[in-house]
Amino acid sequence: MTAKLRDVAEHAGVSVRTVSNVVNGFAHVAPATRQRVQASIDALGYRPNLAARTLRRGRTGLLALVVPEVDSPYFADLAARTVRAAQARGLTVLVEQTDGDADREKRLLHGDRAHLVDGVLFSPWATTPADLAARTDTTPLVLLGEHDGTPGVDHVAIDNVAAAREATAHLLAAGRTRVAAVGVQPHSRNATARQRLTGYRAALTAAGLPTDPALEVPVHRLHRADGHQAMHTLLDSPDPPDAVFCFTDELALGALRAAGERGVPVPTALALVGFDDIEDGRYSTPALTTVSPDKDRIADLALDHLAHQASTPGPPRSTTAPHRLLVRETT
Amino acid sequence: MTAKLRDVAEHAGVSVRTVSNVVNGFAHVAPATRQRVQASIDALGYRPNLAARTLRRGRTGLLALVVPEVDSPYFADLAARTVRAAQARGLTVLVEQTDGDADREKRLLHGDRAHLVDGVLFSPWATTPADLAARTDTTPLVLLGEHDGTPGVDHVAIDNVAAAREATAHLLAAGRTRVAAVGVQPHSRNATARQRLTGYRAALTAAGLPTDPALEVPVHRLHRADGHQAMHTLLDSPDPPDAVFCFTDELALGALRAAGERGVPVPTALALVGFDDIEDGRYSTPALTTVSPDKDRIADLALDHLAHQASTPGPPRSTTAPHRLLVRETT
DNA sequence: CACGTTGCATGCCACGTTGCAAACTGGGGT
DNA sequence: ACCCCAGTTTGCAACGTGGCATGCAACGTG
Repeated sequence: MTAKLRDVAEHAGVSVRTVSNVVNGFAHVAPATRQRVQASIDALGYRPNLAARTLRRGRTGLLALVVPEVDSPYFADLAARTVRAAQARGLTVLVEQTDGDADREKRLLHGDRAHLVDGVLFSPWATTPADLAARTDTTPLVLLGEHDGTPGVDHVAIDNVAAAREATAHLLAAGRTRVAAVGVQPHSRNATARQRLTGYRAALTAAGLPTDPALEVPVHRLHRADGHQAMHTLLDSPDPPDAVFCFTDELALGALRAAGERGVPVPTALALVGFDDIEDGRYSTPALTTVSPDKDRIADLALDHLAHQASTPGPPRSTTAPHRLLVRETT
Repeated sequence: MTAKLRDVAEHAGVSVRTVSNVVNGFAHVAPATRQRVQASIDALGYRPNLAARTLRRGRTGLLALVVPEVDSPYFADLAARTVRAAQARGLTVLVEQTDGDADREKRLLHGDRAHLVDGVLFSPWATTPADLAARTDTTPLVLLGEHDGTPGVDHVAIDNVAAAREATAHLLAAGRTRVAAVGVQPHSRNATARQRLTGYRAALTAAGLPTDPALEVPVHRLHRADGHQAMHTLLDSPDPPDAVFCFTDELALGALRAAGERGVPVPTALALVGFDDIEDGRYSTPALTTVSPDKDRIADLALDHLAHQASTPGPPRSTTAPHRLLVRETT
């Protein structure tokens, strides 16, 4: 058993309470006492028992960040930034991975980690507005990423519709006429994909072009392999596109690889835009044009929301983080 | 305040202890009682207070995974696999990020999270054997990745020297004669880089080739930007290499991009081998030849070690996970 | 019918910490 | 000599849970 407050108190010849005061840096402790207690702490290698402290204080200093997958570059990046932002506020982040599993999401949403974390940053994949409405757990919650019809839940996201519209418009402005969209998720509740599709269509419509179902390619997940396969499918079609808007950079990188395999030169014969601004896209050949969400801002805003919920009860708030189009070599 | 055991007990008209028995699935509870209590639990939305439970039980079910950076693809991948492996064992992983900061590593090593986690999986960057020797915290610890001179600490890694030798030998076997190594870390304590350098040199020596300091390129970190810059430096040199062994895939992808910028065809004029087998390398053009460590095995072995430490006291153990060379298009 | 057994339910306590309020100390003013 | 006050230190209680030991009732057995 490791040393506890009482052991330190006995060793230093003071009360338990005084040791606690020293540990917590309270003001009114005589310098001599403080020094003596500190010496005992060091001698015994005392470490506060965080479980006991939490039980007493009612707060843990822990946040959960719930994402579909930690190894997807976008979420890895977001996680890293969130961890850093939280560190700056003296908080620790518990990264939780759902693998897009609806049950696991539901369990986490409904308080599987209740009392273990002070707040939850939730990046939903399969969660529906109904799931959210049915939530009874009182742990502060902030939704990351788009989710339509959010009922009474705090929420931070970029404007996906606008971003997708800009990306598509960028392709159209370069004179492309057959612009495909890769990343449609027909059987998924995922709202992000739906919103990006909306923006894509809006851009086409604004340019006076028809939407063509053959150019809206569904995928299972949003990974490189899916983009790779989707691009091969598109290139196999009788009337292949001259530009592709991919809903994630990973899809785009898979598509880029597929174009290379088929000898289709990018960006001349085929222009490509991704979404997320992951680092791989900066070093691919050619480098990927992409929509860059301000991830630092997203992380920071999300933490703001949590802090605000903890201190000030009030109606749920929604915040939009900025994004911008980074034009690189694929367009 | 959310419901606690006592509230449920009053609601169901039973004792606190009986509710606890129901919550924990104890055997001797009458079906009728169990049902009634369960109904009260649902009605009140009771969630066990994990802090109190931890305090009482002495275990948290949490593990810490300490890595330099979550957003580096290798560590993101490892983290994802570790989280899944832990989930399968009913454990939760707390991902901790040090940014390679020696102080933060030291603090975590010395029990900053004591009592909050049952064990620590530690992937050191700046930690020295002396730091490890000075450790007083008693939380079970497993070192991930190579670390030389580990004194009395459990340890899981691949054979970096052998892997680096194989990678280099592969380049030499293809007839390359000027093989550079990118990823040397002269001012760092990092043991992994050192071991890969050792393997690289061993392969050269075994092939009867001299080691050339001009071909051993130091880098600051192991990212794409570093590999990119290192490759440009190499190509600027009077006698550029015809092959490069990069100590990580990220370095290799940066180098690949640089080669492309300079119009150096890969693999004809320049062969390239990376290390880590991250997903980007499978979809780059050309696809990256790399050393693939068995990350699932690493995660699993590490958890085995922790479980073993918790149950059976004994001398520290070292385990080596397998790796293999994946030959793709850059060689 | 008494007794042991089994199945079920309960009370008490401690896990290690901190909030609260009270208690002590010594120095300076009256 | 007394009191007061600011500066220190302390004891007590409680946070919510689970281990332990035991109470209690009903049942089956000799």
